[in-house]
Amino acid sequence: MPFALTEKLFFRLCLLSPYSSTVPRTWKLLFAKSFGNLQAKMALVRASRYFLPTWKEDPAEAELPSHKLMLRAGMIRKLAAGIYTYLPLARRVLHRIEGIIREEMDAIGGMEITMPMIHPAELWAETGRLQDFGPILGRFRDRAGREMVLGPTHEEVITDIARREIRSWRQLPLVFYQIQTKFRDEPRPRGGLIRAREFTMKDGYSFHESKEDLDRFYREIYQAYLNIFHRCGLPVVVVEADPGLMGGSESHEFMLPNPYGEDSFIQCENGDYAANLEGAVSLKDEDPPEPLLPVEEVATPGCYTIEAVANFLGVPTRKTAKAVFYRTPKELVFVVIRGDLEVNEAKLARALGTGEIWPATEEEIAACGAVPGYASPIGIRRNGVKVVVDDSIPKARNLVAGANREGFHLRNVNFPRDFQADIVADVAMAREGDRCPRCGGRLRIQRAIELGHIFKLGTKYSEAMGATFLDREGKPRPLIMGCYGIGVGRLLAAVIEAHHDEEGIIWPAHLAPFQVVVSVLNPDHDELLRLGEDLARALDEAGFEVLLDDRDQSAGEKFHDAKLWGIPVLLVVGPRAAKQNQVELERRADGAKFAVSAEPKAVVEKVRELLERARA
RNA sequence: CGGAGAGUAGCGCAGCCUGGUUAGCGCGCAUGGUUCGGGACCAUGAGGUCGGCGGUUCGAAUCCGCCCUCUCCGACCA
Repeated sequence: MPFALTEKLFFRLCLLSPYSSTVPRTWKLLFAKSFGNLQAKMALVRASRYFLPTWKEDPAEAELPSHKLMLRAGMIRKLAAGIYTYLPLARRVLHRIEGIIREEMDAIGGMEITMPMIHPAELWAETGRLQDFGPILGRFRDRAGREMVLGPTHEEVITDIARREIRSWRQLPLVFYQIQTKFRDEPRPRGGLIRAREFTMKDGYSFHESKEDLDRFYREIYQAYLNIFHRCGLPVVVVEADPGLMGGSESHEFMLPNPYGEDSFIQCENGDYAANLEGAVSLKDEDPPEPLLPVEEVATPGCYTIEAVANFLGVPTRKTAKAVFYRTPKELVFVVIRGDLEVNEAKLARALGTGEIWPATEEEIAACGAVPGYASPIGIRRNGVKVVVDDSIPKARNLVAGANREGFHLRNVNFPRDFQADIVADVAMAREGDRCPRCGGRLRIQRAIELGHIFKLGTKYSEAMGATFLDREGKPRPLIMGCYGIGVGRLLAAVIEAHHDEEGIIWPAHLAPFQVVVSVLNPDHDELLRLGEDLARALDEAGFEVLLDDRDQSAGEKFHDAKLWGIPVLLVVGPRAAKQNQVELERRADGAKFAVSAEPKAVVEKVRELLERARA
């Protein structure tokens, strides 16, 4: 579409986003000329003078296709684990991706800003996240000894701006975003740009006077995110997510299904439910009715696991009740769950209303009077121990549970006849093959790359940091916030994951670092080189970004590099076709070849046609 | 943090088990020449603290110990 814009529209586009990389350069020049300022030179990009360090072989350190290809194509280089340099080819694509993000963010009223990368630690202490983030936070002291952190995200910083500057409901809503480098000292970086420690992120923050206005904007940004990923050629799945450390109520993740993904989500075969595994819900069957039998103690020597007990007594694991102990900052938690299910710690933490939980130690378990391996919900000493019963338990009958005595279990335990709970909640991990809570369809677990995440934060940060405004009644109220992230480097890698073959990358035309590579097979033949330069210049003037491959290398190497780089159209200027006053065009996506007259007009025409079809 | 694997020239690897001249191979790189349409060929050449430190030994890339780094699986992950 940019190639078909009218000039008037273009000027508006330029004013809106002067750095947009999707605007053809010729029009930028026109724009510049009409204001009588800079005369940008249109120097051809010559491969012989450009930095394109390609590798013939797969690097040993990479596993994922995108990681291998980015290293081989000379896009990135590693400095340390999870820390990369973006070389020119990668930078060019990033400009385009960032351009798309800026257009979509600007279109919903976003204002681009840049916040500091270095934050005083005390700012993070205000919200408690200095603690919560723990070792993931990069920290150092400045020369005065003040504790500083490397920003892993920017809720605190933007909320600090908000509390200083936002006074009245009349100023709202406000939407800010930035595209910036973040640092998170992840315990395990992996997959190149898929999970890096230093990475580029688009993070956005919105401020609202009401929950309703946040809801309204949330729908807008949700759509903007879909636009961004669709324009990048990525079929994302939107997934209900757990807000986790960020806090807040509603949250969605934008996932690209991929076998190498760093994340997983669960999806109904009928497409009406998709959720991150952390928060996924599935149906739990009710046991067929059977009379409740009296509790009876049975000897189960050496049966410390559910499997052992079930085997020993000859019952299925789903006829047992499993005891699992956790510790929170406040208390010990005793979870009772059906024996065939696992506890989902994220769901448990939410049910408890606490940020952090971790498995209890044997000592802690023993301290409350429970016998590890034989712990029982019956007769557990209740002081200081919170009993959480998974909602699978009330639906089950006559379960086998621990007897709280070494070597013994109880048969026919029933809730609530035999024991009570402080909380009954769904704290079970959803499993592959479980049934969908919406339609009863089968659930499948899929690996995926998390590309974006949006949150309704509510007032978590504004309350903690005292960011208030005066509402329509003149009363001070905490700002209602949302935050919205996209992993830009990860997005770049994801595009390659979704668009490549054995020979290299296959960029969607509007993301490609160059749309055309003009390969002069014998650059030392003056005539051929001149023809290549003329055609490259003509393409450049027509608004395409052109790489002139004038390197003195064998034709085979140049063809292979062109495929590796994934440039959508290859224009071959060689002696064979030149004899008939022709050149050859080859489309990267399917290898289709076309002979064209070596006239600039004809070449530009054909290239334009090929690119139109190559759009994602 | 738990488990597994790896570190030898820019890249990919052999050598190590069974210690012994000057540490190899392929690719790449430099120079000269021949080539020139799907990763050419010939000749010459540069390039190595064998991850680091310590130990054993007459002698260590090779055996032992400690440490560092990287990769994969898991835990973790706005």
